[in-house]
Amino acid sequence: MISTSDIFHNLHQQVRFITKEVNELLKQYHLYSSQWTILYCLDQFGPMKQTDIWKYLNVEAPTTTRTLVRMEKSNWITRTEGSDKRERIVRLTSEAEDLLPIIKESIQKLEESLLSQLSSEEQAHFYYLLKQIGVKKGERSIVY
Amino acid sequence: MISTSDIFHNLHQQVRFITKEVNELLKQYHLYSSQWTILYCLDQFGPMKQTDIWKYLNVEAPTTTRTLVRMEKSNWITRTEGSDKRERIVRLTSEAEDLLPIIKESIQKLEESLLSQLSSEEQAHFYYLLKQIGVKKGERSIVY
DNA sequence: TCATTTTATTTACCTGGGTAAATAATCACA
DNA sequence: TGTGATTATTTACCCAGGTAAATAAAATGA
Repeated sequence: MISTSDIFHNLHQQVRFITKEVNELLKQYHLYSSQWTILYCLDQFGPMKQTDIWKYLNVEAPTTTRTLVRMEKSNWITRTEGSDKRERIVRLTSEAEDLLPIIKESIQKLEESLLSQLSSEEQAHFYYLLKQIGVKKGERSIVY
Repeated sequence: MISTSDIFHNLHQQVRFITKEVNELLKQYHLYSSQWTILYCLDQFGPMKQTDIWKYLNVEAPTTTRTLVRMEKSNWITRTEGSDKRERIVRLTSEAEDLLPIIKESIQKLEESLLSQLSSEEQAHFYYLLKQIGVKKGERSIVY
């Protein structure tokens, strides 16, 4: 019988461990994990409004502002005014677009190596169980 | 087929969500999640050296120093010099000891509610799969 | 003994999560 | 049209993770 606090403690630990590994890998590109998350997002969806980004990533607006300011300084992205003058539209720089495939591949390899002990079925099951956490009694979470 | 980045993205999200919930609950005690982790630790093991704490929690020493300083200010713990004058021994205050059982119970209830969609077997399996992450090929992780 | 190395803790500074409140632009509608 | 509400972003300030380097005490060993 496993105690609930053991589960949450280990969940926390593993996430810290993973973040550390990702940051270690990204160091050579002078990037950090949450910056990478945003780059990945922009690669997937193309130019986005700041609001689109933080809503998609499920973080707060100020957190995203701060990270984007840093990324603009280090020339990963640009932020231009939208037709609605309140909005900022975020775009990858050409330098970012050039490096993206390389970084994407090395992150992919790292992630695969972190999951190498789990079969596809186990990964799917893990994903399913993970998604159930926080779902209230009576509700149902459907994983697509 | 689930992409590895989906798994890690959701892992990250869930941990943020859980931490937010715990912080929300702890707000009434003017406590924060990682302070609670330390209290829980001291409750389990009794007085500990700072080094024991950060090694057990698997975080860095400066992180622990900072949190302990805050907890000392808010009267959750004391730090006294050990016989080895480099060491600091951390103890719960009597106020902390009084409140601990109450807080422990409400955290326990929160954790159970977060896991309410998972049976004991699923929880155990989740724990097992979680532990496999980061384990290198060829190595083996044994869960006790 | 005393110089060197190791160990425990701290300081300074970085990223990245959060909240509350301030701007600034747009929208809604009387 | 113009006022009030809403929306997008920012600013200021928490907590919590990290690294690098400083300090101070203890351990080691020639």
